Amino acid sequence: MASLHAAVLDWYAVRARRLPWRDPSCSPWGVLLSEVMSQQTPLARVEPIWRDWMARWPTPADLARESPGEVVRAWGRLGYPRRALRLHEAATTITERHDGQVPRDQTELRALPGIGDYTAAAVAAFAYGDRSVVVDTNVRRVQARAVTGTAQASPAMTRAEVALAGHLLPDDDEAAATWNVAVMELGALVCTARSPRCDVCPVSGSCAWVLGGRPAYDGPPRRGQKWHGTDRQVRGVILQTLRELPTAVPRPDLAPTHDEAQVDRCLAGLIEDGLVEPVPGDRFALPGLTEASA
DNA sequence: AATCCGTGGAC
DNA sequence: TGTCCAAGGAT
Repeated sequence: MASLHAAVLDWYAVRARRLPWRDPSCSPWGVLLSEVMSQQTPLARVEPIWRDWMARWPTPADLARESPGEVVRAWGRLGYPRRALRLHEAATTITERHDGQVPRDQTELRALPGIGDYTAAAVAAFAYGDRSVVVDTNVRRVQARAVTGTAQASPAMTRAEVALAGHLLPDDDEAAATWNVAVMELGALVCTARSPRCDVCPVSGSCAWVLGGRPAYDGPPRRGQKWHGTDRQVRGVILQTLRELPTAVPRPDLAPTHDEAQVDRCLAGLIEDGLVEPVPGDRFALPGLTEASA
């Protein structure tokens, strides 16, 4: 096992991407932002938005002072815009209940909106250098191949995967934090889902999946996500319209090419979520933008 | 436990 | 061209 760790850590020392939130001078707030933005989102798309946000709202208190509508607008097309709302709520909680400091304790992090097991562990590790069990899709895939010998991880995360990650984690705090990010990076750059680059993989010599002849995945299939014609698509269209226009928008202009009943349903959902606000005159706007309601 | 929630690049 | 899937979370 020692050779596995050395191989991954040596590879990471040479091949790690330079990402702004990996800079030692990056604040815990910057790390938290990067982790939430990165949920289900490729890092290449996150980086420019992250830079915008850090320049505009360098502390939780700065974001907490902003209107939710401006935050949703600044989220742009990162996807899953409820994350922007939750980040705004989290910033408020941090400002009011944590003296403006991002919590270090994983239980306290986990209590913040939009922060689950993964993100709490990641912030503890990457912002504070603590030993925490970080299990994301990359870690799950690398473990499935290198240790378990299967082509993919199962659709849902299992206790066994978390236990294995905990077993592989170095005892030392700093070594554990580096190990976590190194395995994630290996999964992102080499041990990829589609076309793993085993020819350049530092672990291929001891990889259970490679040694087993790279057998095909035979577990339960993942549920394919529909897109065309779904509420998710229409919600996206409505929100894109509201992001682009400076003033409140009449209902018929929100998503003109889509079914009215579906638009109404999606609009109700967006209002329920707090992503859209009705304003007088049967118009709609991003929330809290008083100039848009005038 | 299963489903919902955006977006866009790679193949 | 359509399918896959990316540093997940909430219900």
